[in-house]
Amino acid sequence: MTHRIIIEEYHKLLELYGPQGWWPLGGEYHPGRYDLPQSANQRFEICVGAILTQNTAWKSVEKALTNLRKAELIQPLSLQRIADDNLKEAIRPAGYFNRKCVYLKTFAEFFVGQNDSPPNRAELLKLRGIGPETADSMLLYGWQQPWFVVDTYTRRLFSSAGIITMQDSYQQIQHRFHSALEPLFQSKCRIRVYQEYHALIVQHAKLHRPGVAGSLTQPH
DNA sequence: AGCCAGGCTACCG
DNA sequence: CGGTAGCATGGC
Repeated sequence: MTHRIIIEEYHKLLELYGPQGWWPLGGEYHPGRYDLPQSANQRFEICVGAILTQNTAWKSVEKALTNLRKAELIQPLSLQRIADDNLKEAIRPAGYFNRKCVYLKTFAEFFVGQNDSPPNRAELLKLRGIGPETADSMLLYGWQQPWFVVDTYTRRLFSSAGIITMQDSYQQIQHRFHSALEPLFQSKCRIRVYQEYHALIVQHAKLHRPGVAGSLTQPH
């Protein structure tokens, strides 16, 4: 049963690495805290990071975030009105700066038109530059909504564990995780588990570069 | 010197 | 619908 493997691997990874403290804010992780974000700007920072990290190492994203922070651009209103060239210069270290400039401005405009309540997932997906993983990262870490984040690491690790294949759709894989974990936890706990699980998968993947067999079912 | 990074869009058959 | 080139920079 694939549910059993999903549940077991969560506990193995948690035992291996401990709580990860995602999503990082202000350049730091915060293991054990689940009361973040505490402001609209912190929520916005999570969303900006989610866009910048698309196919990009977090180390590079941190440089871009540092530049944005210095320029006081991690606020929707100021990011919205900064000149494109200045924004591109700030986010240059994170790559794809022409695209990400558009993505960030589009999202900033959306964000200022919102109140604090969580946006609809379908609404996020309509925005240019926001696909399923980015939307779910925003919803899970920014708005505490129960959407499991599926990234390439998740695909890699769990296809090597034999419970999915690389070409399964995002929705398909996400549904596996939802149906495995949903019955076990009440809503508040479920959010934390989704948050920790994805963070643990990324942490594990960082320590086992591609090419290195990283089968979760094998003892190390 | 390459390959890869916490994806997505646009366009192809 | 599934498959893929292009996007850009920096780290290892």
